[in-house]
Amino acid sequence: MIQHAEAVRRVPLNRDRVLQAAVVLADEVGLDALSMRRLAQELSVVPMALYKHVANKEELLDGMVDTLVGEIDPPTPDVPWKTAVRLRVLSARRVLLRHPWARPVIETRTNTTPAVLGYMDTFVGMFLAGGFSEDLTHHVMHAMGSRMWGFTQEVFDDAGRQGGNPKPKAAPEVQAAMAQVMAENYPNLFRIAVSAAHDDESVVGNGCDDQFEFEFALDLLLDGFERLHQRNWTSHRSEGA
Amino acid sequence: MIQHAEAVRRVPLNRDRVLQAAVVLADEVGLDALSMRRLAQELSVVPMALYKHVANKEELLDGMVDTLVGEIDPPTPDVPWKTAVRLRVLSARRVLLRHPWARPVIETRTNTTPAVLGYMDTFVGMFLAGGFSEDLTHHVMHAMGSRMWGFTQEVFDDAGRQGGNPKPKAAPEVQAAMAQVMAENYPNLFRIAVSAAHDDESVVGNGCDDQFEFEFALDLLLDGFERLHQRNWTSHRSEGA
DNA sequence: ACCTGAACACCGTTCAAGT
DNA sequence: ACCTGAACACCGTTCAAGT
Repeated sequence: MIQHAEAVRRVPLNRDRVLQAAVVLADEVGLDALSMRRLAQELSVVPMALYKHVANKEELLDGMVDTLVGEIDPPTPDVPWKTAVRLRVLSARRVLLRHPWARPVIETRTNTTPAVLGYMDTFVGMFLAGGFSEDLTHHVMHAMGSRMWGFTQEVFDDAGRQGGNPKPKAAPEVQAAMAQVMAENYPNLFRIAVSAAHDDESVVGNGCDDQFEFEFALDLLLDGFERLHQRNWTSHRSEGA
Repeated sequence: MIQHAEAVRRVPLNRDRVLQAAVVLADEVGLDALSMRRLAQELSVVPMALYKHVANKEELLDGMVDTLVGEIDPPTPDVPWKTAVRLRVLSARRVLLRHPWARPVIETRTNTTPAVLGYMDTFVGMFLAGGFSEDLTHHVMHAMGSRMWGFTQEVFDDAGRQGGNPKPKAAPEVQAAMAQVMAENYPNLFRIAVSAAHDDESVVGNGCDDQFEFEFALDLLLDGFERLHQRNWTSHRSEGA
């Protein structure tokens, strides 16, 4: 009897099962609640058992990012570089929006795994295939930054929040008071808030369309890259200083 | 005697002293080592004493960011918007480079303090003073993102590392082996690495000039903003969808 | 080979008590 | 009013032991 029960639950807990469980758990309970202890519990195992498959928590997080990379579409063949880059970035973005824990985890990675290097490599490949010089491609990749992953460090929005609780909206009279305070103390912010909200409900809450803003900046950069490419831009690192 | 000794050490520990000490401690020992307990110890006080001046650790971090904001230069008067924005961003960047803990802390802030709102407000003001529409200014601020703070989420570099340990560079034969592996597995990354390193020592280590890359992307965006402004660009939020 | 138990050295924070 | 002591409910990780 005991033998049988053990056989049932002892699906032998390989690295993949650990990573898979970690992703599911993080999706469900959020990053803060993802501890080695809690993950072990979810797998009906003592915390220490995890350390046979993952060196430490950092490596667990590295592995979780690797599974994300696998969800991003490969480059679309036979389209211009700009389309290819755009499609791939937006694919990455969809993946990221499905896994809210991913942004902070990617931001804090300090090791670059082979899977991540592979992703970067195909990303670089899209520019090179489009005829970009190595030099321009290099700087372009830097300018892409985390946009390569489908996100940017947003300064206004609350997308970074933990639990998915949307902004609790205040009572109308409180909103009016807030608008008053804002107009007095932050006149410039007030101007753009009013302007942005003119077909929106609330003046003070952020009625921003994150997807629009993301694509706005992305396209601004892509257009800039295109212009530099057409001009055969080069950094002058080998000349001056 | 006891009375006197108490009087000496009991500089009464107000909010400012707590924040100041926190900044100094974070500068010295890094963000990970900044705990409420350690901070209390530094102030010769029991951990709980801090909670009379700061609601919790989040509020401590908020306060630390506020002190940073105070170190950023105000907008330079009587210069074109582009110059003003550029100078201010680079001032913010210098502040950030002095306080390596600031980037991750800013990234995780979820409350916007009055000091931060004030900073944003004067930032917005530079565009409005330059004749930008509220609409364009709004999207431009989003596109700036964390560049407003003088940083971007860098994907290549190791600036995000904790203690300031610079990359340990490998022995020449190891480097050669790494280059071999890289050329085989990541041919595109290899191409730009070789290109970037042609007057640099190492092919595999990143010989990237962070400041150059930061300004490259910043200027690309500023040029893009300028072009949109000259064209009287508008988002078409009120028309279509 | 793979998993476990007990322990170590930490966290942030609460609560009731001291002066 | 301001600070303290002791405790609670957690962490990640090590080490020696079990099967």
